[in-house]
Order: sequence, then structure tokens, then C-alpha cells
Amino acid sequence: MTEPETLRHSCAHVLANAILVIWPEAQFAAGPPTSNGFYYDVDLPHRITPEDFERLEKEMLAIVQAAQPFEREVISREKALEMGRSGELAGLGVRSLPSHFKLDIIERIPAHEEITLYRNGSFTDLCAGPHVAKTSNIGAFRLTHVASAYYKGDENNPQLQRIYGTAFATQEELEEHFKMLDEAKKRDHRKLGKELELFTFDEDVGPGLPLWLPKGTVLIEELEKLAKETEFQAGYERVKTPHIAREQLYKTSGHLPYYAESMFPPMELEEEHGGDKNIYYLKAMNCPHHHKLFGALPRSYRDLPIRFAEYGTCYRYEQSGELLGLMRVRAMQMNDAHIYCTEEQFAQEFQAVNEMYLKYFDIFGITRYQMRFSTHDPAKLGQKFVDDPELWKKTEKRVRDVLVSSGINFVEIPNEAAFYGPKIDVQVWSAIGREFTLATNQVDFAVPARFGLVYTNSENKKETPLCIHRAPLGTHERFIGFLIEHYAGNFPVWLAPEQVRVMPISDKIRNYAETIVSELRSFGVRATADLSSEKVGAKIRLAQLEKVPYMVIVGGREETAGQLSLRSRHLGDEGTFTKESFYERLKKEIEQRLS
RNA sequence: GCCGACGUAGCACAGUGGUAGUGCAGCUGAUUCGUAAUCAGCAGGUCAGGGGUUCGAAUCCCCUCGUCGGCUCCA
Repeated sequence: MTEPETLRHSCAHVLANAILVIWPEAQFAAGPPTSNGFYYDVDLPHRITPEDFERLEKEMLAIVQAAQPFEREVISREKALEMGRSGELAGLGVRSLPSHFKLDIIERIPAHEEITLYRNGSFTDLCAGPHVAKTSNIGAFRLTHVASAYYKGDENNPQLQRIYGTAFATQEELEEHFKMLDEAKKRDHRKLGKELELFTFDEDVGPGLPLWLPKGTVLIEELEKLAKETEFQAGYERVKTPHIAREQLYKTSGHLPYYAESMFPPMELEEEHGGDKNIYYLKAMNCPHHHKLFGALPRSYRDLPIRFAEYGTCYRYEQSGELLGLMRVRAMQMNDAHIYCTEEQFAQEFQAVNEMYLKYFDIFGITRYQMRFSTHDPAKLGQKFVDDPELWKKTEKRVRDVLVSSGINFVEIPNEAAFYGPKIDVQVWSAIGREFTLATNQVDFAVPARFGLVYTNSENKKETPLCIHRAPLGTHERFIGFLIEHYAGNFPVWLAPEQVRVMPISDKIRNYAETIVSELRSFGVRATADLSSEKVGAKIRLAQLEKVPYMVIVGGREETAGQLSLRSRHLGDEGTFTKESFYERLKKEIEQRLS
């Protein structure tokens, strides 16, 4: 445990202690530190609400100020069980009811591990530790919110109240933390999306179904332009597939019946199809459609690799409680592509996919990222994983080699692979430290066979290709959600919905302002003029709030000289430029996608 | 889906049983201005929706929908 983690874990004990002072009957489950604080799960008839926090914090403060030492004691399993039965664990002494969660936890401690207690004051808890030396080492703390959580994270278990808090060694650090949270709130893509008029939701359209306003649509189209250029250069071909398909497609792919519940309910048509019900599903993924495209023509080894790319729209019936702004939606456009290749081509293709990721990271200034390489567990071949040990080993080695040799930041997570092959989840962190899974990258050596996909090899034999699923830009929804927070709404010029706003100082300059706008628009720059009768200060304020990267201010002086006065979003007044020099600078920034 | 909280004008919010309000945005008019807010006037609400309690409901109760904080889930 790191130092702050130890401190926060100790604070969780203090919280439990304080809860017991007020509600002696409270039953506790687990109380670990988290990345920014801690929580303790408690079962209590009283519903704890934020109104209780003041009272609890007062009790906690008393315990902290008492500078109680944390004392560790190794006890026998029998003693632990006995103390659990008498309600002493996570209690202030003997109680009428046993500490049943703690008893359950003791059952799960392997026989060879020692069992330890930690005490402070009259509070005793079953705990592996470690803890700070004394309660007064907890310099500053605050309770933050209360939520519910299933015991041991299993939805079949009862729900407990989870009290969250945070703690730091000093008051200054605590305040710094809350300041950061305030910053995070300002960058929240839901808030900025509303303020900048990027997207909206409507109850009549449905939850999790974003409606893209014109400014948000610009972001979508710029990203697609980038993806299309990049994929074209990398030898991808674009395809188009419908949003729906017959049930049979998902029977073939194996998605039914396992994933039916995360798909929208099927549409059942009146007429029959070959004696069966005629049932259609909205697609939840693009791969089956793409597999059908691969299978539509005879393929030779000379044709491989074949790379099909599509910004495909998928629909997933995510549980209602999981929807979150643009980050979790029910309709999404994926930067999808499927690469069909031979085993020999695999490493090179995979390498090229990785390079594409790195190129995008560079364009968007993503410096904090991690690839999570999920591999299989040999013990679970044939159950959780396709039973082909050699292919697993070979493929995983190739993926690992590519990751190592390209110097990509990655961790390997055993036993988390997909059924049909190893996968790579791409984690990124926005500027304020919020974590996102942007994309999932998968190797598939099972599903092509289910579709009977083959190519003819050089010996005139049929072989099944490997398939790489990749989506470096994830979905528009999540990627734009990330970008909004990453840039705090200050999109680089090439992405900005409005790139230039021209502001005449008075009505007399109106024509000159309109000339500049039409010149800019003639070479594709998204420019508008603010012809309102406001003073220039008000026009600037509005443009700044709308995060327009360039403001062009023109008055009599500029009109006479054929010049313009430039103000940029971040640098402020940049002085006077000729029209041509500004246009050149702008064109270069946009073409090169400078940030 | 589960637990809890919340839902008042386009946005941010006030209003705890007795005539729905403030600021910004919007519209109209005046102003023609040099780097983050010119002035004045006007308009804008089925208080999420439905039901109930009450002489009377934004306010109290029930149901539904949606949002938020978590949990579970994310092929």
C-alpha cells in the first residue's frame, strides 16, 4: 500500500468507528482505499444521507484528535471466529448480533495466511493492514457521498450503503483535491456539450440516444475525415452495411443467445422467411456484416490482407443505470475495421494497427495512455476460451512481441481475453485524470471459421483467415466525449466547430467583415461575422465564452490597409496582419492539424 | 436492472401549503463604439407527466418518465 492509501484506509476505520458511536448495531463489510479516497460498506437500517455527514465528521474528528495508536495483533482462526460471533469485529465491544460479513470474510482467508486485528481506542476490526501509527496522522479528511453497492460486487447479494470520503496528510492537499474536482466539473463533457451546443438528448427520442447539433456534427465530420485519410493511406477499403440484419446472422456469429439481452428487442415481421418467423435485429456490432462481405467473393492469398473499414452505427441496449452522457450510449458510430490476413501477415498487420494508434495519440496530444493486453488462461481452454492452445500461444506471443518492440506502454492481464482471441483495451486519461476505455482491439481466430470464411492458399488449399478487429478512434460518442474533456472545449483549430469569428467595430465596416468571411469560407474555413450592434468588447467576450480559436477585429484602419487585427483564444491580442499572411497561417494549422 | 437523490423559462438558480420570481440568453428600439458585458422596453412557465390529500399544491402522498451519484454490466 502506498502512503496515501495507508492513510485513507486508516481513515476508513475511523469512519466505521464513528458510525458505531452513533449506530452501535451497524454491520461492516469492506473498507478499502480507492484512487482518491476510501469507502466503507455498511449495513444499517438507518439511511445515511449527506445530512448525517456533519455529525459523523465530528465524531471522526474527535477520534483523530485523540491520537489513538493503531495496534496490530495476530490472532488464531478460532479466536477470530469467536470474536466475529460475539459481534466484536468491526465493533466497539461485544454485541448482541454477530459480525456476519466479517465471519464470511474469515471463511475466505486461506488456511496458511495469518489473521490480524487492528485496534484503535475501543474499535476493533479484522484487517490485514497496514495502518498509520496513530489516528492523528490523518491530517485532513472529508466525507463526500453515499451510494449503494452489492456485497462483494455480486448483484445477487444484498445492497449495502457505501460511504465515500477522502483524506490527506494536510489540509492544503485536501483543498487542492477539491479544487481539482471543481475543475473536473467545469470540463465535464455533459456540461460543455450543452454550453457549446454540441449535442442534446430528448426524452421522446429516448435515453442514451444523442442528437448532434450542427457544432457537434462538425466534430464528427472532422474525425471521419481524419479516419478516412488515415485508413486510405494504410490500405483500407471502405464499405457500407445496413443497420439491421436477420436473426440468422447473429446465430451464425454466435452472438445469440448470449448477447441478446444487450441488443434492442427484435423486430418480428408479419410474413415468414423460409417457413420461419422473419426476425430482424438492430446491429450491435459490425463484424458479422463485414464477414459476409469477405465471404461474398472468392478470396485468394494474393488478395490478403483485406481491410474493410466503416464508420458503422451500432445499437446496444445498455442498462438504464449505465448510461452516462456521451460516454455510455445506446446508439454509437464506431471507427470500425476488420483486417483479414494470413497467420504470416498477422504480426505486420498488428504492428501497423499499433502505429495508427500512436499517430492518433500524437495528433490529439494524448500522452497518458495504456494498452491492456488481455490473454487467455490455459486452464480454461475449451470453456472460457477457444480450445486451440497452440494458436493462443502463437498469437499472444506475436502480439506481445509487437507491443514490446514498438515501445508501447502496456500491461498484460491474464484470463481476460475474449472467447475467440486475445484483446487489447486502450485506456486513456484526460487532462484532469479521468480514465476512459477508448477502444478495444481484438484478434479473432474463431469467428471467421463460424462464417466459413476461407481463402485459397498458394497450394490451392482452403484456409481460414485471422481477423483483427480494431477501432482506434473508438466510437464518435465516446471519443468526442473524451476530446471535450481533454481539451476542456478548446478544440484545436482544425476541429473547432467555428474557426474564425470576424468582428467589425461598427456597422460601417460591415462589408469588409463580410468580405473576409466569404474569402475564408471560399477555402473551407468555418468563419462567421458578428454583425450585432454590440461593442467590440462584448463581441470578444461572447466569442471567448464560445471558445472560438480566432477572432478577427476590423475597423476603419484595417479596411483602408486591407489588413486585419487578430486575437487568439489563448494569446489574446496578436496585433495586425495582412489578410494573406493570416490566411496562410490558418490554412497551414488546419491542414497539418496542429494543436 | 438495483439502491439513493434530484427534476421550476433556452441556461444557472430562488421560491416548504395561500397571486410563480431573479440573472443571463431571446425579441424590439436606441446607440456605431478598438480587444472579456452600452442602455431601455417587451416577451417567455401545464413548476417533468399522471393520479391523490386539501377550501387551496411547485410545495404533502402514490405511480410513471428522465437525469445524477454509485453498484452490476460493457461480447
